[in-house]
Amino acid sequence: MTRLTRYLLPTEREAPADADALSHRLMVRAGLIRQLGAGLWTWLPAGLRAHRRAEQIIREEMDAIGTQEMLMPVLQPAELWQRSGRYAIDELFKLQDRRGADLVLAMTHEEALTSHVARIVRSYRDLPFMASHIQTKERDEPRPRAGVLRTREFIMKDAYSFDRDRAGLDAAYELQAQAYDRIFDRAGLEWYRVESDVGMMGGFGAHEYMAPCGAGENEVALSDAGYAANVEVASATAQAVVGLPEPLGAPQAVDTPGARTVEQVTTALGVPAGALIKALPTMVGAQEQPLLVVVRGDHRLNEIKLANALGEPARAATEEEVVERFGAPPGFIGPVGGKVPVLADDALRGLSGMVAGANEPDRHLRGVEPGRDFQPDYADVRSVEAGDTCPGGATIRLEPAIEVGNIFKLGTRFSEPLGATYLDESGAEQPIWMGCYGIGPARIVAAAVEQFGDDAGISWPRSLSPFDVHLVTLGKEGEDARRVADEIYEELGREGLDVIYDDRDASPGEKFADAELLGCPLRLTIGRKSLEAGEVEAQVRRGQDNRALPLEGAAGAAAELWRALP
RNA sequence: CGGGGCGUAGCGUAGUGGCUAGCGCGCCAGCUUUGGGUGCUGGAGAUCGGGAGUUCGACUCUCCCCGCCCCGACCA
Repeated sequence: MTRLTRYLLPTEREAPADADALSHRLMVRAGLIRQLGAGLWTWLPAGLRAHRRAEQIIREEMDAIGTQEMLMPVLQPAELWQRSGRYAIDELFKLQDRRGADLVLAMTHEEALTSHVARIVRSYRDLPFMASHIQTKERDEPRPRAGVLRTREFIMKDAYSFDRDRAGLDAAYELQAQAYDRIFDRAGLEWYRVESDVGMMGGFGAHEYMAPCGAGENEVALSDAGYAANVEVASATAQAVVGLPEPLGAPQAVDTPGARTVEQVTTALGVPAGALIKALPTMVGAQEQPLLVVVRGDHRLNEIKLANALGEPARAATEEEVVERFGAPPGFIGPVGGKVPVLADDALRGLSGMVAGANEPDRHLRGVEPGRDFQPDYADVRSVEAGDTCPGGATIRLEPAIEVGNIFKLGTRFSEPLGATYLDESGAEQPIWMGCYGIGPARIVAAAVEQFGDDAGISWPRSLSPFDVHLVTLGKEGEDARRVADEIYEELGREGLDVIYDDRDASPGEKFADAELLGCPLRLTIGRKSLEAGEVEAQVRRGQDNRALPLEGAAGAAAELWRALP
């Protein structure tokens, strides 16, 4: 019997002063987690139960698509990471054993599993397969934050697929994506699968699963038409510029003394920010080639999209570089008659009457027309904004979100350096094609707290709640309300429900407040008042909706009610 | 890594170069109350983050260190 009088559930009336994020505040207050250090969290019994439920959903859905669960060590030889080329990553914890051998604490398990697979798989007959584990990850995060949303140690389900070719990888990826969809549905979250940047890892495609919530550290672009993308890669049609000046036959120089910023120029010339061509002097790639990137004055450059468009990283030019390589002081650089090639954002196509830097101090040009006055390459390199439209015509909105999972087509990124190959039908050695698939159960739990929490506390989805039913008795030892509650506890168990039983000798208000804080989907109350009426009071946490159940058969009725909850 | 902030009892906080560091919640005991954090009385609980220094005297001032939080950068 899980009695609150014997259960380690240290609820707090007030959140720690330094807690900011809703999930951080509520999870600490509800007695689910306690902090041990920066980014280091202990899961107390009730918190662990929620975590385990998230894990179990993941485990079942992985199993359903034939992903085989195993377990690999966190402590690993450095040599594997040196071979894969990831040893230099700052986030990787590095240490030595007593003999001075270099070891690492794994941040994921590509190296470990791929090195096993390299020794196990010989033939195309051994492929394909998928394997996963649920194991601790260690990352030396520069800035842990928001309770368990970003920590230095956390548990992750990481799965890996091994196929003989690109087509096999694509199929495995699709299978995993479907399993992921089911996992987040079952977890009861609002979630989106968004295209994501493949980042420095290269790869052949990637998606992130994003759960919108206030404490999210990513931003997703969403539309009612179903568009969903990380702002890092999102693409949309810009809103038209209101108040664009009339076109001119040719650019006209105007004096703009000291007007270096968009704001100063718009004020000086009385035009909207969208009428400006904002010049962003850029140095591209290892060769540091100068490139003038231009975007609309009211738009922001997206550095990730720029790097993707260029095929290599780029950075902003320093002031000295601007003067030396671009030929004018910062603030007066423009695409017309400049010294360097121009890359224009797609949103500048077809605009006229624009204002741009004149490439000489204290002067701008009016009536500039891309395509007529300068000949840029075009690319989509700006960040989308709320109010833009996506291809379906629906309006984009931006929401903060937490990444709860990601899936990634690795290709041969790890199989080649670690020698994971197979022999094909013709006896030729081929690299294995891999995919990796990660989910953080702690983030699922925290995202649920974020999405459904209210002033009173947590409001769990049925599938994640530490307990199914919070049973409150208002009777003391020896009273009827206590005896009946004891019986109903047993009956609820026979209905297959997990029950937390508040048998404390506390006031009703205190018990109700704690129940709402802990947030189990259904609360049952048994007190003298309800007993005299022949009833048990049921309260649905989501919406705090009260109703009375007949005492006779109350457990069965409660179970039925519970099964209908979200 | 850059910027900002904070460390006083389990949680939230007040405090002043000077006498036993105060309050609320929580905790313990007794009584009281019993359908929304009940009331009363009594009590326990603090190396004031650590070290060094200034001073007759430091929780308070100075320096160093440690820890934690937030913003940004970063982030498979």
